[in-house]
Amino acid sequence: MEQPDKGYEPRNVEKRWYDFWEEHQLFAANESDSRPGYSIVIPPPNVTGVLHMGHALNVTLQDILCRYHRLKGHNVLWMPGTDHAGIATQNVVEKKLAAEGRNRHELGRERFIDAVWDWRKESGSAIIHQLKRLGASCDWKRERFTMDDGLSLAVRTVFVQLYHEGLIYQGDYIINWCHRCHTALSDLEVEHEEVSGNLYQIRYPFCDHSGGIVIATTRPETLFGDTAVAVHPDDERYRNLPSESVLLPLTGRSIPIIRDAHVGMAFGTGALKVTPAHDPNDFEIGNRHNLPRPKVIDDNGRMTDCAGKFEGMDRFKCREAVVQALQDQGLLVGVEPYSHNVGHCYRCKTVVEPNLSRQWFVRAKPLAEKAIAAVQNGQTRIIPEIWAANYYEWLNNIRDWCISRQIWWGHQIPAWTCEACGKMTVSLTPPKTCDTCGHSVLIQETDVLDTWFSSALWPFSTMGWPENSPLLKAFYPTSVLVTGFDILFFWVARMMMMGIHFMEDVPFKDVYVHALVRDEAGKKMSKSKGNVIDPLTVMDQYGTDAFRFTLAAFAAQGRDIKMSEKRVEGYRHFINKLWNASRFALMHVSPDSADIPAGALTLPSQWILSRCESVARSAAEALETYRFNDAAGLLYQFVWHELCDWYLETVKPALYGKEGAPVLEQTRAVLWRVLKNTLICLHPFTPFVTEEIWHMLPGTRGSIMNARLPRDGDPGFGRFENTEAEQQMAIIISIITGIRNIRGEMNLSPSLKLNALIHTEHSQITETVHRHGDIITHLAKLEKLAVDLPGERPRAAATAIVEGAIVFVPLEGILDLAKETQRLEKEIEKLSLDLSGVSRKLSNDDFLGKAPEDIIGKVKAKHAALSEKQQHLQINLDKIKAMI
RNA sequence: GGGCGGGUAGCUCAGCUGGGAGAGCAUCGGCCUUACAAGCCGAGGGCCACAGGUUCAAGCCCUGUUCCGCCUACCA
Repeated sequence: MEQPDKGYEPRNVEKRWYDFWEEHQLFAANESDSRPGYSIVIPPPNVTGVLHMGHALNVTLQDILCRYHRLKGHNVLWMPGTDHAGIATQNVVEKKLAAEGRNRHELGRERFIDAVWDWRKESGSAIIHQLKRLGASCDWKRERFTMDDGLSLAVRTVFVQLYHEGLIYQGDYIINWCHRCHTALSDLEVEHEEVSGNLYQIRYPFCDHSGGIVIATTRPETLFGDTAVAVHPDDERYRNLPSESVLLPLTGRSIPIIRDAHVGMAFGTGALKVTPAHDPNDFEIGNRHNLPRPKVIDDNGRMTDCAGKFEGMDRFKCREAVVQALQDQGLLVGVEPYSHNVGHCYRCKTVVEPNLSRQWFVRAKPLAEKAIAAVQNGQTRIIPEIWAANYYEWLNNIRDWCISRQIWWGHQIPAWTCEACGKMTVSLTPPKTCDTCGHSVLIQETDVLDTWFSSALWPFSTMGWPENSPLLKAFYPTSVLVTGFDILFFWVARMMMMGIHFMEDVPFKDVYVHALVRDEAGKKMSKSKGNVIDPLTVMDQYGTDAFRFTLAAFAAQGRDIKMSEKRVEGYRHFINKLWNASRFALMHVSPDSADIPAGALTLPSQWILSRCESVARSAAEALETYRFNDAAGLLYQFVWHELCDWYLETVKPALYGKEGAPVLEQTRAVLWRVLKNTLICLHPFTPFVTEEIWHMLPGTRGSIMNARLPRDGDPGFGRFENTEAEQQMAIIISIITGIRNIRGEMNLSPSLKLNALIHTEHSQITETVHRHGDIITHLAKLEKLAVDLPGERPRAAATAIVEGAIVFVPLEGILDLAKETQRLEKEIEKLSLDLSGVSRKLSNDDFLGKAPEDIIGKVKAKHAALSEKQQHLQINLDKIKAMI
C-alpha cells in the first residue's frame, strides 16, 4: 500500500510550480491594466555573477513584496535584468583568454568584444536561472541588459544631453588609476585599507649642497615628479632660508620652495614634497602655483624616463631602490614604521595610484542638489530613515564623477574628434562631419563609460525611455527600490540624480535598505576566506521556502545578517509543520466546506477565525512598512502555536466524532477557511509549499497566485473578530496549561487520568468552564472536572493559580508532599518578589500623584491578582505541611 | 580625523511613540497521544556592556567610559 508522504519534500514541488507559474504567465505585468500599479526594478546582478547570499536576501524581499501586492489585487511589474559590469566582466574574459595563453591585445578591440558577447551568451544566464530557483516572480519576458540596444540608446541620449547642458566635460585631472585593470576608477571604486608601510624622511639639500629641508613621504619613488617643496606661509622655521630652492635628490634638478596654506605645520617637519601628477593635493597646489606636472609612473605601473636610471622599473621595486640610493648619499634622514590608508581597486585589489590623465566627468553638484531635495521633501522615502543621513552626507560633499574607463567592454563614449581641427563632436550616432569645421574624418573616443552610468538610468531605461512608452506611464516612478546599503552611493544616489533630471520625477517612492549577509562570525563572505555559504546548497538541503522564510525572519537586523544553516533548519521544521497540519486538515475538509453553515460556532472555531483575521491584518500592516521579520514572526506564531498547538488539538474530538453532526460540518468549514487564508498569507514568504497545498485543497481553482488576501475592505472581513471568544479561550488555555504544569512537575504519566476542581468567583470563568469543560477535560486528560465558588479545599491537592481562579488537582495518595511543598515555596517566593515591586509603587505618593490613571489601575489590579495568588498558595502550602 | 551601528538568556537575535524582560536554537525532565519524533507536554536560565543623569517610572531618553563592527576622509 502506498504510504502518504511523511515529510515535505521540496525538490520536485519547486520545479513543478515554478514551471507552472511561468507557463501560465502569472508574473506578467500589463501596461494597460486599470488595477492599481505596483512596480519594482531589480538591482541588476552582474552577468558574471553567481547567486550569493546578498542576491538571495535582496531578491527574496522583493519577491515577497511583489507576491503580496499581487494578492492584494495590484497590477505588479517586477522588471528583471542584468548588468554588463564593465571591469568585472572584462576581467573574467581576460582571465579566460590568459588561461589559453592569449590576451585581448592580440585579438584587438572588436574581436575581444565579440568574445565577451559570446561568453555572455553561454554563461550569462546562469544567474537568471538561479534567481528562478529562489522563486523570483519577475516578468521575465521583459528582461533587459544594460548593453542591449534600447538601453544603449538611452545611455547615448543621456550622455549627449548632459554634454550639451555642460554637465559632462573632459579634462586633465588626478584620477585613481588601476595598473592591473589599466583604467581610471571613480572615487567610489577605490577601497581604502589600512596598510603598514614606512614614513621616509628625506633631506632635500639647498642648492649649495649644504643643509636642506627634510620632507616626509610614504612614496619616495614619486620624488622624480616633484616640482616644489611646500611649507606653510606662517611657519617660522622656514622664514629666513639660505635659499629659496632645493636640489631634488638623485636628479640634481633644482625645485622651488613655495608657501601654501594646505601644508600642515604640525605634521613631520612641516615641509611637503609636491608631486602634482601623482597626488590629488599636490595637483591642487601645483595648479595654484603654476607648477609643471611630470608623470613618473606610467599606465603600467612602471617608472617613466623622468626617473632617470630607474626608468622602466616597477613602482614598488623602484621604491626600494630609491631608498637605498638615498641612504647611500646620506639623504635618508629617518625611516619609521607608519600605518596609513592606501587605496585599492575594488575589482582586483591592486594598489591604485593617483594619476594625472585626461578623463570625462559628470558635474555632480547641480544633479545632487535635486536628489537631496527629493528626499528632504518626502518624494522619496528612505527606509530605515537612518540611511537618509548617509545619503545626504555623501551628496552634500559630492565631487565630480569620473565616468570614463580605459577598457573595451562597455558603452563607448559617443564623442568623435575631428582629424582636421581636433575639435569634439558629441552625437547620438556617428557624425558624418565635424560640427566645427565640417571635415569628414572623425575618430571616436576609445574610452567606455563607467558601468554605473548605465545602471543610473535603469528605472527608466528598462521601461523604454527615451520613448514615452506605455510602460513608463503605467509604472514610473517605481513603488520601491530594495537594495543593500553598500550601493547606496554607487547606485541609489545616482539613479535619483538621473531620474529626476531626465524624467522630472523621482525613480522610486520608497527605498528600502536592507542588511548585508555575513557568515556566522559576522565576517563578510568571500571566496578567499572560504566562509561562503552557497544559497543553492542551502536550497537543495532545506528547500527554498525554508530558506526564504529564514531570510525574511532575519531581515530586521541592523546592518548585518549572520547566516547560519542552523537557522534555516529551524524554519524547515516550520515548513514541515505546515505541511503536516495541512495533511491533517485535508483529511477532513471537502469542497462542501467552503461555506460555514449557519448556527453558533464552537468556541475554538470562533477563536481561530478571530485570530486568523487579526494575524492577517497585522502581517499585512507589517509588510506595508517593510517589517518583514514581524510579518514572518506573526505567521509562524499563528500557524504553529495557535492553529496547530491549540485549534487542531481542540477539534479532534469533533472531527473524529459522529458523522453528520452539525458540529462536524461546521468544524470542517472553519478548518477549510482558516487553512485557505493561512496559505494565502504565507504565500509571499513560502510560495512553493503553499501552492502545492493549495492544489490539494478542495474547492480552490487555479493558482494561489490568483487568490486574494483576506484583508480590510473585503466584504465580510472582520466579521469573525471576536474579543469575547479570545478571552474565553485564554481562560481555557491557562487552565489546561496549569494542569499540564502540575503533571509535568509531579512527573505524572500522561496516561494517568486526573480530576480537577476549579474555584472561582468570576461568573465568566464559571460559565466558560461549564460550557467548554469538554475541551479542558480532553486536552488536560481529565476524568472529572468541576467548578465551584471558593469553599472547602480538597485534601492533598496540587494547585495551579490562574487569572481569577484556582485549580485543584486532588492527588490523594499519589501526591509527593515534599515535592509539592518545594514547588509551592518556590512559587510563593517568586510571587513575593513581584509583589514587593508592585507594593513599592503603590505606596509611593509620587507615583500615585503623577502616573496616568490607566497605569495606576493596571498596577492596582496587578497587586490584587498577585496577592490573591500568593494567599491561595500559602493556604495550600500550610495545608500540605500539616499533612506531613 | 569625521560619522554611523551594535553590546539583552549558553548561542543567534526581537523588543514599535518610556509603564510588569521575549522568540528560535541549545540544555534538563516526561511522552512513539491515530497530521507531524523535522514531533508533543513541561522546566530551568538575564545586575538588558559600565558609570552617572532626567523621570513617579529607563533595555528604551540624555551625558560620559569601554569593547566590537562598518562607512567616510587629500595631512604627506
